[in-house]
Amino acid sequence: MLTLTYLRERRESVISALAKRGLDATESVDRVLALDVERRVIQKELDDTLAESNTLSRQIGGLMREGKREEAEAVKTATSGLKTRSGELKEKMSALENEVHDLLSHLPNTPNDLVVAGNSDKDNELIESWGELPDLGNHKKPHWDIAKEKDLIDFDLGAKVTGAGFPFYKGKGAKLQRGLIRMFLDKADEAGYTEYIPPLMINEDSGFGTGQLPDKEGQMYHMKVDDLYMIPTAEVPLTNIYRNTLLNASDLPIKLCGYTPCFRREAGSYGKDVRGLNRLHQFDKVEIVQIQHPDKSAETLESMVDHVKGLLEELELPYRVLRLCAGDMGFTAAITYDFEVWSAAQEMWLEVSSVSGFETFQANRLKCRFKDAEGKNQLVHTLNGSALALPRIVAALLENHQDADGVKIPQALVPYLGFDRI
RNA sequence: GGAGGUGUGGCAGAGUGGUCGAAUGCACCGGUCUUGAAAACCGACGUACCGCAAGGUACCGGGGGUUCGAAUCCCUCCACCUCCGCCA
Repeated sequence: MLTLTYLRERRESVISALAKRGLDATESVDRVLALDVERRVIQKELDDTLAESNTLSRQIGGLMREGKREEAEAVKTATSGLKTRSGELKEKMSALENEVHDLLSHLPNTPNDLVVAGNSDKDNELIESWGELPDLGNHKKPHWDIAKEKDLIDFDLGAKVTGAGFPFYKGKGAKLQRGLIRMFLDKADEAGYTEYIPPLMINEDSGFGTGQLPDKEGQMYHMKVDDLYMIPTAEVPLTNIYRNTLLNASDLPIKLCGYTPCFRREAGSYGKDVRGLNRLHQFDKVEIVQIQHPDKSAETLESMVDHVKGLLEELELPYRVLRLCAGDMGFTAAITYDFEVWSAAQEMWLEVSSVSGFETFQANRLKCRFKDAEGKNQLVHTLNGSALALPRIVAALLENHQDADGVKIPQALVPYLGFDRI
């Protein structure tokens, strides 16, 4: 959520930054600013009314102590008008505050200066490519065929027990999942991230904190009986650890990681996008999160991007890095680098990681601040990235490393599996 | 799930209707003293909003209520503790 102060001071630049997303925010922004002016007028009046009322109350207290009951009663009657007045003003205040909050919480983050304008993935910038696209010759099976032949993943069984998009992993397929998770966690650990095993359900406040609510309400599974949401990513519980906290500058950076299953309703998806492992309702992911000093957030983003590159290179998967254009970024992001790996049989790029900087957007929702060098409280910057999401990695591993009679496991992964071929 | 209890500033802990945003101790920060440190002493020491400022307002788990006035009384929700029940 953008801060009111920022909006007040930088009206033009907020509007032009949001225009890069293809959003004309002029009306909302001006409405917020107008309501804010109104709010301050009301607040002044309310504060004055309450101040007067407090003064009279103290007088009554004094008179009561001195036993001057009648005088006290007289002052009491004088306060009744103030009371109704402050009641009205309070109501107006909270109505104004609610409307401002509502408008603000529906405005997406302003894109970073590095981010280009654009409406769709066509406008994303290719930043870097790594690895050679494999020539599979006549062994070119899509991963769902390999998974079936080798009995690694059972989609039908998942559909029977739960529904489409909830596969079972079996035998070497299950071991592959476990091995990848361990490898990713070990790498995060080596890079200084503290591992957490977070809750898989979160409450409404947490959903708001990282920006899933109210914007992406329909994307999460909602347990209505207990009013809890299944996490769509470990980002939510991990980042919300620091909701409503005041940190010291020396606490920064805070580096967290965690493996969790992730749950997404993916309403409206269809066709080849959801074939096999391409898009699931439940999938496994290792997430890295950093809470950082604003001055260091750019270099931190770089380091997180480098971390993900390292993982993909160890897995010997050709990838490319895209800097998303403003219109393709998520609601909360100021800047996002997407990683895509080549799926050699499907002959398409699959998104396997998204590394984002949120600047103060989440921090403002979370109320996560730190005491800066001057002792003033300042919002932190939050960043996160997938390192990595499993299903599409598995898809690419199976497809890219296949040969005549199976799949070769990349060297770096062998110690985690105990076998080098599937 | 049932019964009872607790929830105050970074921590500990007073305060049970009226100058209480809140005693006191510890911690932290600044200073005096010291070659340096410790001790001792002095001072500062929550957050948010409004205001150029002086200052004002709100906040004692969250929300609501009673009252001229609430940390203090009432309702409700949440968290934690104890006992009972159930259970991986």
